[in-house]
Amino acid sequence: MGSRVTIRDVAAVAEVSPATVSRVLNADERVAPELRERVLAAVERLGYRPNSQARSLRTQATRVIGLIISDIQNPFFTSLVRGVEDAAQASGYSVVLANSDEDLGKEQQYLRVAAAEQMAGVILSPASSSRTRIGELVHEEIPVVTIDRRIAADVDSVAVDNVAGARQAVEHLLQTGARRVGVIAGPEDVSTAADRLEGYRAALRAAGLAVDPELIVRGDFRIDGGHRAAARLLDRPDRPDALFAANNLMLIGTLDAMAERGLTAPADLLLAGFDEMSWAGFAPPLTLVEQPTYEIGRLATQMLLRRIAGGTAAAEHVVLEATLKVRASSDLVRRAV
Amino acid sequence: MGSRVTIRDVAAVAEVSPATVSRVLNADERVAPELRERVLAAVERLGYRPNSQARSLRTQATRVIGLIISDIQNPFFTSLVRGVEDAAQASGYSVVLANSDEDLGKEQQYLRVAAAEQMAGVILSPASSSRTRIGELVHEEIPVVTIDRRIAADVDSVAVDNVAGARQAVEHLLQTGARRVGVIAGPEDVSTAADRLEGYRAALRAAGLAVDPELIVRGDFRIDGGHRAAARLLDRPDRPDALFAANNLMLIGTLDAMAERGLTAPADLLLAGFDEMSWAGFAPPLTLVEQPTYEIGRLATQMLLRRIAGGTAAAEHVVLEATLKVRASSDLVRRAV
DNA sequence: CTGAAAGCGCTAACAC
DNA sequence: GTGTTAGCGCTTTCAG
Repeated sequence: MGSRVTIRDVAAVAEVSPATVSRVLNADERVAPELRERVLAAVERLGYRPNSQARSLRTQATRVIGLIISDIQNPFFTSLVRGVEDAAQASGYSVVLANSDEDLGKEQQYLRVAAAEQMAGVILSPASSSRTRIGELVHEEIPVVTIDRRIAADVDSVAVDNVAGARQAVEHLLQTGARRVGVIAGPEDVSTAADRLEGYRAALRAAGLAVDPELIVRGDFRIDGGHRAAARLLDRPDRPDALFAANNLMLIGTLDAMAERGLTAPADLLLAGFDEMSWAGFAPPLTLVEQPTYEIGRLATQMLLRRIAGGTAAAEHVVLEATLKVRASSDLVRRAV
Repeated sequence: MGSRVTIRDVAAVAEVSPATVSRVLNADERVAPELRERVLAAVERLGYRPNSQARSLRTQATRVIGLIISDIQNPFFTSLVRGVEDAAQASGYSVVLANSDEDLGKEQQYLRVAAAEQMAGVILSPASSSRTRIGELVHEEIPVVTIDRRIAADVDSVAVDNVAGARQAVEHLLQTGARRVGVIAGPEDVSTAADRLEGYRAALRAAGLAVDPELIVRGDFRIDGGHRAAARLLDRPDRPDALFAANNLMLIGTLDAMAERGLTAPADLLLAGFDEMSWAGFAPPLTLVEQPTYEIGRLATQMLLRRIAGGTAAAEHVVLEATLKVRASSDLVRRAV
C-alpha cells in the first residue's frame, strides 16, 4: 500500500501530539488557534486523509449508509438516489448502493452485508411487504427506513399516498367517459400494489360502479408482466374502454400490447399510469400519477440520520402527495386540438 | 451498538487462543482438527461475525471493490453490474455501486471516496477519455479496470470492438439500399463515441462513398441529445435514407423525433443502433449491435482481482465481439412479410 | 488547553 | 501446532 500518511506524521510536522490533530479534525473547539493553524497546514502539506477504518474501529460507528433498491433499472429510483446522496453528503455520510432486483435472496444478502459492515443505517425499498427480513439489522441496532413501500416490521417509512393517487387517476378516467376501467395491478405482497389497487376500487365505488374482478389483472411491476396482463385485458370480448397501469414499467408493457393490436390512446381506449416517464419520450404523452422522488430520498435520509443520532421514538410514517398530470393519453379534448 | 461478540469471546468459549480462532477462520491449515471443531462450534453458537473494519485495519486490505458507472439509468449497465457482483462474490469480495451520471465532478468525488475507503480495486466506466483523473487511486496503488470505455492512463480495460460493431451496422444499412446514412454520434471525449464514429466512416469508405460531414451530428448519449441530433438530420431538405444511433438512449430520442414527424422505420428510412433494448418493447423491432454485457462485467472483475492479487504486468486490453442483430427497423424484406 | 496512554478487534511474528 | 505479544490508525479518557 502507498505508504500512507498517518495522524502521527501530521502531528510530527505540526509539532503537536496526535491527540491535538484528532481534535482539530473533529472540530473540537478547545484548541488554541495557533496550533489549529499549524495542524491544518501540515494536513494540507502532507495530503493527509484520515483512515476511515481506524476511525470506525475506534468509535464503533461508520459514516456510511446503505441504500437497497428493488429495481435499479426503474428510472423512478434515479432521482430518489440523488436525493439520498445529497442529504447524506451534507451530513458527511457516504452512500453505498445495491440492487435487489425484486429478489428476496439478493435483498437478504445485502442486508447481511450491511450488518456485517456495521453500516450506520439502511434505506430500503423492500422486495416484499411480508417476507422481507430485517432481523439482522435490528439485532445490530442498525436503523432502517423503508421508502416507496412499507413492511410489516415497525420501522420508519417514506412514501406517497398511493391510495389517493390511484384513486385520482381512475376518477379522472371515469370523468373522461370511461365505463369499464381495467387495472394492471402489482404483485400481491408489495404494499404499493395493494394501495393502488385499493385506490382503484375506491374510485369505482365512489362513482357507484361495481368492481368487476375480471378487470383486475396482476403483473410483476416489470415490462413483461405488464405486457401479459394488458394482453389479457385487451383480448377480452368486452374490451375495457380504459386501462390504469399501477407502475411505469407495466405501462410500457401495456403500450407494447396495445401497439401489437393496433390500438392507440386515447382514440381506442383511455390510458393512465403511475410514476414519471419522461425517459419514454417517443411514447404518446401519458397521463401519470407522479411522485416527488427526490424528496422521498431526501426525507428518508434525514429521518435515518435522526435515528442514527439516537432518536428512539415510535416509528414515523411520512406520507407525501402524488399528483395527477393529465396528458393526451386520457384526454379526448386535448388530443383533438 | 449491539454488544457485538468478538474473537476473544469465541476463543474463551472454545478454550483456545484468539490466534487459533483467527487461523481457523482464515483457512490456515496447521491447526488440529479437534480444536478446529471446537472453534467452529463456538462460532456457530455465538453467531460470531468477524469485524471487517478491524481485519482491514490489520491486514491493510479491504475486500470491497468499487463500481463506478457513468449512467445507472442506462439498462446497458444492469446486466454488467450483475456480472461484476457474481464474479466478486465468488471470490469473497463485495461490491459498492456508484453513479457518476456522466458528471466529471461526481466521478471525481466517488474516486476520492474509493481512495479514502482504501477499496481493494475499482471498476470504472469513465465519464471522459481525456479528463477523468484516477491519480488518487494510482497514488494509493489501488488497481483500476475501465469498462465499456478507455481512458488515456495506462490501465486495464474491457470493452467490445466498437469500430467493428458500428462498421457492421452501417455496412448492413448500405447493403439494404441506403445511400445517405446519417449518424447520431456520441460526445467528443468518450472513446466509444470516437470508435463508433470511426466504424461508420470505415463502412462508407469501404463502400466507396464519401463521408459527408453534414450527416454527422453529435449527441450526448442521452435521450434528449439524441432527439435533438436526429431532428437536425431529419429536417434537412436532403433527408438521410438511413440513421445509425451510436447508443441505445439516443436511439430512443431518434425514435421520438421520427414519431413527431410521422416517420417510421423501415418504410421512411432505415434505422440501426447500438446496445440492447429489449426494455423498449413497444418500439418497432430494432436492428442493433449488441454487447455481451454480463461477460464484460465478469471479465473486468477477474482482471481486477488478478491485479489485486499482485499482478504488475503491463496493462491488458480485452476486446470482446459485438454482434449485429438485424431486425425489422432496417429490413425491408422482413417487414414486408 | 494539551499530551500520554490505553484500546477498538483483528492478524502476524515470534516463541515455546 | 498453539499461545503470547505487538500493533494496524485512530479517538478518548485522564493527568497536568
